[in-house]
Order: sequence, then structure tokens, then C-alpha cells
Amino acid sequence: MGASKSDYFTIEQNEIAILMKALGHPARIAIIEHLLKIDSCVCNDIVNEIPLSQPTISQHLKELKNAKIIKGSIEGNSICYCINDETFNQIESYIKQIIKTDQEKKSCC
Amino acid sequence: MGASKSDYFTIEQNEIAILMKALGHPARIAIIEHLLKIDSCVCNDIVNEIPLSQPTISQHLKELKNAKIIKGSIEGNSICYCINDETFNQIESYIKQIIKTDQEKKSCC
DNA sequence: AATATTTATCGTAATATTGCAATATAGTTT
DNA sequence: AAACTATATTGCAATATTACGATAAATATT
Repeated sequence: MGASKSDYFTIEQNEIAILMKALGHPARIAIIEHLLKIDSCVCNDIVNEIPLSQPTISQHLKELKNAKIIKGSIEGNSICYCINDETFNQIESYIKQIIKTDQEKKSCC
Repeated sequence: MGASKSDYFTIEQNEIAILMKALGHPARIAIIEHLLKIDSCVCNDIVNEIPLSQPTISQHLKELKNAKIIKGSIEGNSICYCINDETFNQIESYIKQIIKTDQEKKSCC
């Protein structure tokens, strides 16, 4: 098939999976790390930094934006992309909850 | 193409992407949540809980194990799968670092 | 030993993702 | 307005993922 049966799972499970999936590519991780490194946050910059074509990077940026991992606002000719801190806080609290719940369990392996 | 050009990125970027990718499917999120919910951690249990076929679940478990998100040990007839807390700690510290670095930046959007 | 139970693997079909060249769009500058 | 710059979209080829039936392998039970 190839299509994941998302309707079998809860909204929350699908939402967290979408976030993780968006982070599940080295180019997108590299984009995020570059956004953090530079002080401004234009996009053409990224094209010179990451060895992928402009359309490919544009596509990755679109995916990150769809997942609300980054925010983009038009800044004249170029676009200002930057980290969406709310989404990362959401991811952090999800991961934290897993760790906490796991610690409360008696481990069996 | 379809193949991600992982050699263009750093080992660290690829490693975190592999972890995130493994978490990027609702079935795998559901598996993790189920592992946390139950006290024991056998696998056949999961087949009854998640509406996917046994081979599909086995495949998802394999991916989670490959990414070191869960650990599995043979327990007689069945297998004891459980959360790998080290990996989740690793993910947490990566996300935390992103949040911290982002807070230190002067935001522009 | 025969049967049942549990998990893994193989083969395969359907769909999704990745990547890029070509092209489009939209703002900027001259 | 023409030329330039920055980003997005389209179309397409290559590869990856998802899912499952059939089957295998390995232990447990009778």
C-alpha cells in the first residue's frame, strides 16, 4: 500500500507523528540548524549552505512550514523563515512525558 | 530520486533524522504509547491493540528497534519489547538545545 | 511427536518521498 | 518597463515506505 492508515490512530498520535516525520530528514535538520546559526533568517542563504538544489530546499521548507516547525513571513523580495518555538516546546513536553512515564514503570528488560 | 543524500550531511544530522523518522508514523507512536501503558511488554499484546496486521506490526517494531528507540529481548516464546530510555534522553537534549539556542537569538519574525 | 502460539521474513502491490530541471511568480533595482 | 533576484510550482524519474497474505522459524503445550 504505502499509505499509512492514519484514521486508525488518535488525532494526537497523528499530530506527533507528523511533527516527527517532518524532522525525519537530514536536510530538514540541517535547515533548522542553519536557521539557528545565522542571525537573520532568509532563505537564499540556505541554498548556498546546503548542497541541494533550490527547488528541493524550497520543498523541504514547505514541509517544515506545513508541520509548523518553522514560520515564514514575506520580507520584501525574500522570505524570513524562523523556528517555531511553540512546536518545539510541544515536542519537548511529549518526549519528557514518555521519559517520565517510562521511569514510573518497573522495567522488565 | 527518492533516496536522501545522507552523505551531504553530518553524522549527527543523519543520526537525529533517523530517530525522528522512526517516530514519524502514527502506528509507531501508538506502539510506544502502548508499551508505556502496559506493565509487561510482550508483543502479541500489541497485535490485539493496534488495528494492523501482525506482519506490519512486526515490521514497525523492527524499525523502532533498528533506530534504538525500543529494546527487545527474547522471553521464552514471546519477546519483551520496551522503551530505550537512553535514546529518548538523547532526543530530549537535542530538542532542548534547539529551544535554548533559539531563545538566545534575537527573533526577527 | 503433534499441535498450538508467537514472532519474523518474503514477496508484492499501492502509495509516498526525494530530488531536480524547467518554468512560473513576485518583488527590486536600474 | 526591462533586467535581476528570490522563492514557488510543475512534471517527472528514482527510490522508499507501508501494508498484508503466505509462509517460515522457534518455543510451548498437550
